[in-house]
Amino acid sequence: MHDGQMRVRFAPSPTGPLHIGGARSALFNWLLAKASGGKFVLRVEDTDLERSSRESEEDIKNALRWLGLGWDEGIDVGGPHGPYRQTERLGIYREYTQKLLDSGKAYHCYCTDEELEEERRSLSEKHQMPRYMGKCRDLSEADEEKYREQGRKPAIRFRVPADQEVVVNDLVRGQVVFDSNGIGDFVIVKSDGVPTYNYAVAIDDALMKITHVVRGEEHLSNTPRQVLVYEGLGIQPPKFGHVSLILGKDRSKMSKRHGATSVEQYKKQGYLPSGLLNFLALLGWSHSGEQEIFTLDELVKIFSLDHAAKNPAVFDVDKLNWINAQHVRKLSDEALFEMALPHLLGSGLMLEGAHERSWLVKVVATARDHISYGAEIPKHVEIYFKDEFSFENEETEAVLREESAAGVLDLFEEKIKKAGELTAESVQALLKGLVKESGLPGKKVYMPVRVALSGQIHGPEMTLLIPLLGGQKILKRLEYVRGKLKG
RNA sequence: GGCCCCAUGGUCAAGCGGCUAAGACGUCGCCCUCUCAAGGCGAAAUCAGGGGUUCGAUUCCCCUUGGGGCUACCA
Repeated sequence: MHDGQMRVRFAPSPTGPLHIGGARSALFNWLLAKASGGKFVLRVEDTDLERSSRESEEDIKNALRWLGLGWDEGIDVGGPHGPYRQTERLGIYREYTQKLLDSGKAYHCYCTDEELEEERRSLSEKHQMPRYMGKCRDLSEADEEKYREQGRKPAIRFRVPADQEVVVNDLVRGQVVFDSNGIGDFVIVKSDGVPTYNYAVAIDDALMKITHVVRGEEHLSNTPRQVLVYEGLGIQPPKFGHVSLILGKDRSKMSKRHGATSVEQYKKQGYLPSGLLNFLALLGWSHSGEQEIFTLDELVKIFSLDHAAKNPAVFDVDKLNWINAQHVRKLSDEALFEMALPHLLGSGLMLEGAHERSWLVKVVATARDHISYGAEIPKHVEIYFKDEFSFENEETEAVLREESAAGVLDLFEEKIKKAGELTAESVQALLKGLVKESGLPGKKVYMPVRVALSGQIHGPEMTLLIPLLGGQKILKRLEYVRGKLKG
């Protein structure tokens, strides 16, 4: 694995947003490139004309950029082996297809969907593997002419040699052997002239001088087809490494019903790129030390395919939350604020420009150690914004109905009025004095004040809450709550 | 159905013939504490089953079971 500069690639199909599994593949490749001083190439595999879209391509690129996984070569940035969009490389594939056709390693197939469907059905009835049996393998020129006259548009199939072992030396799985007899002649160019995945991917990886193909395990079974194409073309294949799949809680492949599956959704929920990446890195890869929290730079230093796991990994949101929380804690006040702002605005807690920025920064900072991701911020700081509130429940209200409560509040108000600047220290002193003068247990003092100020029985420390609220708001809230108790 | 991959606590996982089988998340308990968290300390919890190989298997081989992937003119 430590063999000099690597040229790796991420080659998504633009058929939807960037999936969490794709993001992990991109990360692994990116890390490999950075660690070896090599190149990370971004290629777009848009040969599925029906499902591909430019919107999805943009979404994927944006997600990659947001994650900080920039590419050295590829779409948008260019490079010596472009173009990097497969539909723009049709002429290139045609050249190789002609070679294959001329040497008899590929042939035209005029079968219709119905015919193929029928073949599959009868094979599976006989409990045989449904695969193309080679009906058009040896068509004469006259046969082909006849079909063409009928207006049939041929696909091009690769002639898979019989009785051959196709060996894949996988970087994570070791040697995997396939029997060529189990692989039917597969289509390399569809009847509309567009190559299929297994064909285009092989040619592109070779032409783009990719040294290592690291991708999800779902591609392992396709690899022998690609190896066959390389053999047919007389090209040396790249090295392959198939990383285990990411599974949902029920151990099936991650899909919508498992919750958020796209990077975009995690971004929206306010996860940090560094947190998401850290979590993804630990799915299907590990290192022998005990460290769990890594920055991207640290990962570059220690990542290697040697420690890639073979067994599939279940996506555990709890762990993601914990890891992301660790990254949140390392944020500066300013960075945390930037992250919080859209969630604050979106929650309807505040309007743009309604509060002083410096105050907001401080308020948001109080949530830092208590949240896992951005969307959790509003409910943690809500208390600073709502001067009018209802009691959380009866138990909460009961705190203020207690005999000693009214006196505590009066005394508290008096002290607030007399107090100078409210800081953590001065508030601490103020409350201590309050406890002393009232002669009550601490709890009988703190709780009424807390509830009077927020309507809740729990929340941030009073030494945090009171200075941030400030004298004016406090008096306002006291008045409000007294009115509430009477009414 | 065929082919391929995989198998250590609930989850991520270390382990690479001999260990009291790491660590983390989560769970539970205790401490801290005005509350909720956070934090600190501690606990419970794993080698799928069966055969081999070996002085000795979590580790190597085979079978079974279980999970997953592929089997498209999708990627």
